[in-house]
Amino acid sequence: MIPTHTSDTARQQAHDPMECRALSDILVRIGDKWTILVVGTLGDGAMRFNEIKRSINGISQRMLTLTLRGLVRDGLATRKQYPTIPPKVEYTLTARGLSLLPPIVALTDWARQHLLEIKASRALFDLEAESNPTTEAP
Amino acid sequence: MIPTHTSDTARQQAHDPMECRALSDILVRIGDKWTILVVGTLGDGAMRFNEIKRSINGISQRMLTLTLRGLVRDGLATRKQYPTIPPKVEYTLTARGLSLLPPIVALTDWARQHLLEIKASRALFDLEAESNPTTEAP
DNA sequence: CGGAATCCTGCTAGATACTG
DNA sequence: CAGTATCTAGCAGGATTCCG
Repeated sequence: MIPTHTSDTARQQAHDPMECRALSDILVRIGDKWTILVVGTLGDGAMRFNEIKRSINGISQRMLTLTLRGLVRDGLATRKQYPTIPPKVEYTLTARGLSLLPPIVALTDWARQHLLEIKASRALFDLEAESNPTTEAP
Repeated sequence: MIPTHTSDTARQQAHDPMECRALSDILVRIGDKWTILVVGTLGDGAMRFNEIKRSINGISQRMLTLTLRGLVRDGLATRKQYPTIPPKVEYTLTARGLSLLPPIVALTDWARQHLLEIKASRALFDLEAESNPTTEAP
């Protein structure tokens, strides 16, 4: 419906209100704090629950459970359960999950490259804001 | 410190605990629901506050204010205020902000390409989960 | 017009404890 | 080991109001 501009250059493509909804829905999940780290970790190959947990450092077991379930739900990872004692569960990225790695790497590379600049900008901004609390000082 | 592995392939690069902190700090901001949309919108050129607000549809004035301030703070956008009546404020992406567009486009392209598959996966997952509420039904 | 300030809410995510 | 369940604090974010 309303096929105004279907695809122009990179600049014009992400503005259709309906599509934006769905897209940001996905992007929110991906951009979430833990998802990126988990996907990056699973990029190394199949891993067990506590293995992932240990290598991420700071993630709670709850958040890891939810993050992994989200990945499985989106078809980005698979969960393989071995009915042994003690139980053993392995998570692996699917092909779709693997296809997500390059964009993620591009983004993290960008972040890495601009890390220092951004830190500096923030420090400067905060400094200036401190001197100007709406033009006044008690 | 601890320069264990500085950079190997794409697979091995995002795991240093210290760096991860800083990186995910940035990624969280970028991955935030509105930031991507605002950056994408500003990619078209300088825009006024309400202009952005109107073109994003669903964003509250508060969230737009905060998002824009975040972008300015990170040096990704500039705020230019014209002391006219009524006031006029224009936001523009900086060079650094522009450099963020390609990775973002890569990610949104990925999201767009896998939108339907993911929706299907979710539907299937939710359906199966509904039939198995911890192996029981009243 | 472009915000800032205030209030109020609901989800998020951490900590803890229990199960198969 | 790999979860689930429960409780709770905190803050994200919407609605509203006022100011320059």
